[in-house]
Amino acid sequence: MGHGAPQRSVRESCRRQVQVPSPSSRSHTCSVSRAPAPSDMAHQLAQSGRSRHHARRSNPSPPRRNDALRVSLKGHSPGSWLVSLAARHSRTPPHSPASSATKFARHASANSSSFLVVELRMARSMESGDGGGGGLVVTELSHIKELVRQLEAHLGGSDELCRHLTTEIFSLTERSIGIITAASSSSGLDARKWEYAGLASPLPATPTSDVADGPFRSTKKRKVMEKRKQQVRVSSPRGGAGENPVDDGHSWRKYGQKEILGAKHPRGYYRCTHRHSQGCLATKQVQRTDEDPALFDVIYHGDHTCVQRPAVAAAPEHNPDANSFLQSLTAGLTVKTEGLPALAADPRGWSATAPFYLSTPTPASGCPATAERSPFSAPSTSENWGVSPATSDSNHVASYLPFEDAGWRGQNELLEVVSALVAASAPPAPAVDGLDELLDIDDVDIASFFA
DNA sequence: ACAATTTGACCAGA
DNA sequence: TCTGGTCAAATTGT
Repeated sequence: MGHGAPQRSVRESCRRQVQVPSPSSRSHTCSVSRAPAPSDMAHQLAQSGRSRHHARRSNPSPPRRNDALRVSLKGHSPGSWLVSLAARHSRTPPHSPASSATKFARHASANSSSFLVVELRMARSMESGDGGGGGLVVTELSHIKELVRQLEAHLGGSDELCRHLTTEIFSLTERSIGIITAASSSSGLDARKWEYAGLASPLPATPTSDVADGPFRSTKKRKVMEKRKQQVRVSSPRGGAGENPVDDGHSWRKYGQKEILGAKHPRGYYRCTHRHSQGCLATKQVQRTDEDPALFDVIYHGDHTCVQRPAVAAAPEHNPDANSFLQSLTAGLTVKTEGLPALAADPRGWSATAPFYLSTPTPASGCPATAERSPFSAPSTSENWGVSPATSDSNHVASYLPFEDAGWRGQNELLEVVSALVAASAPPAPAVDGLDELLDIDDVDIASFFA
C-alpha cells in the first residue's frame, strides 16, 4: 500500500538490467559473463537460501547447541514472572544446587537421563517496570548464575554435555541480565526494539508503533510503518543454520532483502502469500540478531486479513495451528495455552514465545512423527514448527522440538519433568495453568516482562 | 508452467 | 543525502 505499484515511473532500467555478481559474498546468481562450473555452482547453491531444501536433505543436522537446554523466562502474571532453568544431564544425575527461599531445585531422574530444574519465581513491582523490578530480577538472575556455577562444580568436569549445559545456562543468564540492565539503564525499554508481541511498551509509542488506525494517517511517518507492529525474537529451528526462524503459521513470500546499516546480517522482507489473492497486507521482517545468529528478530506489520486454512483442517483438534504443528513436528509436544493477561489484550493474542526444546519422545508408534528421520533433519516440515500467531485469538501454541539424542528416550521423561515443573510451580498468584503455562516459555525475552 | 527467491533499482521519509 | 522498504525482472526450483 505504501507506494502505488503503477507509480513506479520508469522501469526500463530494470528491464534491461543484467545480473552481475553481487558484491556481497552470498551472491550466487550466475553471472552473465561467467557460468560457474557445476561444482562451483553446487557450492554456491549449498550456501544459498534457494538451495536450502536440498541442503537440508543432504546435510544431517548436527546436534544443536540448544538441544539440551533452554533458559526460559516467562511472564507469569501481571505481577510476577517465572524463570525456569531446565538442564538435562544424561548419565550423571546432577545434584541439587543450594536451595534458597526463592529458588526451587528439583531433580527428576528417569532412565538414563536426569533433569535438574531450577525454578525461580519472583515478584516484580507492577508499576516500576523500568526500575525496581529490574534490579530485583538482575539480582535473582545473578543468583541463578551462581547456582549454575555450583551445579557445574557438582557435576564434575568429565562430562562434556554437563559442561556444555552449564555453560549455556550461564551465558544465557548473563545475556538476560545484560538485556535487563541495558533496557532499564536507558530510561526504560526501547519501545521500538522491544515491543514484543502483545506486551505493550511502557514508553510512548514511537512513530513506528502501532497506534495507527489505518495505513494512511499522519504525514510525517512512513506510510509503511503506520501499521501495527510487533516484534518477537525467535530462535532458528536449525540452530542458526536455517534462513528463517520458526514458522508462524502463515505463508510468507520474500520480496526483498536489505543490508541494514550497523547490522551484521541482512534483513529479509516478507509479505503474505495471499497479498494479491486476498489482499492481505501483512508483512514481516526477519533479521538475525547480531548477538546470536541463531536468534531472529521478527517484526510483523499489519494484520492478516487472509483466510488461511491449514492443510490439517480436517483434524479433530479445535486449534488448526496446533494440528499443523503436530503434524509437522516429527516428534514433539504441542501445547496450547491460554493467553497471558497482557497477551489477551492483543487481538492476535500470540506471544513472543520461542521454542523450548524439552525432550525427544521419538516413540516407535503412536505419534504421527516418523522415527526414521531425525527431528532436526525434517526438511519439509522443519519450517512448520514453532509458535503460531496465526489464528488463535486468545491462545497460542508453543511446540517443542525434541532432542536428537538416542539416549534420550522418553515421553515418560518429558512428562516427568513436566510434572516436576508443575509440582514445582504451584503459584500463589493467578495460577499457572499447569503444563501449559510452564511450557509456554519466552526465550530470554526478559525485557518484555518489564513492558 | 508455475511458484518462489534473488537482487538491483526505485521511492519516500528522516 | 542517506537509509530503509518495496518493486519487479531475472533466476532458480518444483
